[in-house]
Amino acid sequence: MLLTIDLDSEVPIYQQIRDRVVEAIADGDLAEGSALPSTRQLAADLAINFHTVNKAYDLLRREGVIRINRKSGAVVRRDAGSGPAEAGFADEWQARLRTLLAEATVHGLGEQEVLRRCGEVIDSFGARKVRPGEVDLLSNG
Amino acid sequence: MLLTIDLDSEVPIYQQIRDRVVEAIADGDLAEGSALPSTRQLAADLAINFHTVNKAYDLLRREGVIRINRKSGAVVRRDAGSGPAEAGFADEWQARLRTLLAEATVHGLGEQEVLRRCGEVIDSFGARKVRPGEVDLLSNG
DNA sequence: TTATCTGTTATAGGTAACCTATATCAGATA
DNA sequence: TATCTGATATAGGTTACCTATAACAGATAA
Repeated sequence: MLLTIDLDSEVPIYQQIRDRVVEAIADGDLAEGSALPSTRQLAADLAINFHTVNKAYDLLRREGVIRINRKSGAVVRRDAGSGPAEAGFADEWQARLRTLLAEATVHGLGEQEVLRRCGEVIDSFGARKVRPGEVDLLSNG
Repeated sequence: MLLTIDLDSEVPIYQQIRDRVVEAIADGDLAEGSALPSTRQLAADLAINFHTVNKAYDLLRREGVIRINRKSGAVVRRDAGSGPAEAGFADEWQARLRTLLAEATVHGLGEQEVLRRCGEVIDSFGARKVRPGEVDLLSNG
């Protein structure tokens, strides 16, 4: 399963779903234009209420990551990052980055080590990693 | 004032205090061994309840960032990053980094741009930036 | 000693977040 | 027709978050 959640996590379920979808897009596992499962279907697979999935999808829509139509359902936007609220995104994002990197520094990770891990994560993006025969919950079909 | 919070933010107040303290340590504005304001004092300065500050300090203590004694109050640990829960810190931290960097990628920031901002943030750490005469809420005194 | 500040703990209450449970409606589809 | 879908409404329960008040004990200064 390409999308897993942790019911015991302190992170809200809808936030976990949102994070996994964003990561899947960055990884290339979710191509632009591809459809996400229906809210009821994904809720059934995750054994949660469909309103929780609906909240996650609505968050992704408000962030400009996906489009939601009654016909085609939830679809990854082809021009994600071009929404109206994207103007000041970089600044707000870098503020959160600053907090996260500060945390690593305080916990003893050297600046070089931190930068190395940043590069490692970035390099991991863009490559499709679904093995042949693996069930892909997030793809069409 | 070196520590400001936004009461209208969706980020909990205690989380904002925690974030600002961590950033101040990374910036070098809060040296190891220096004391934080008392919970009641900081609460009064921020015009919030002292229990909220107490929650922020307790979070920093559980994260191994500060020590709290009845005598010296809250003090920045000299060996922050050496706590018992620091073993698996790097992995958990990188997972959060992955989510954050994926978000930037999805919103159109190129991989080079993302890496450049990571370096920019890291380079900003370590330099003391308190101007002469500036009131420093987080220092001794 | 007295007064004050500190950290610590306890209790209580209000608002909001989060998740679930049902139900209904209408458009699309097999 | 039957089914799936997105969208919306209501309701209830649990927990997070913040505030308010009180009390206790250790440390410190007048």
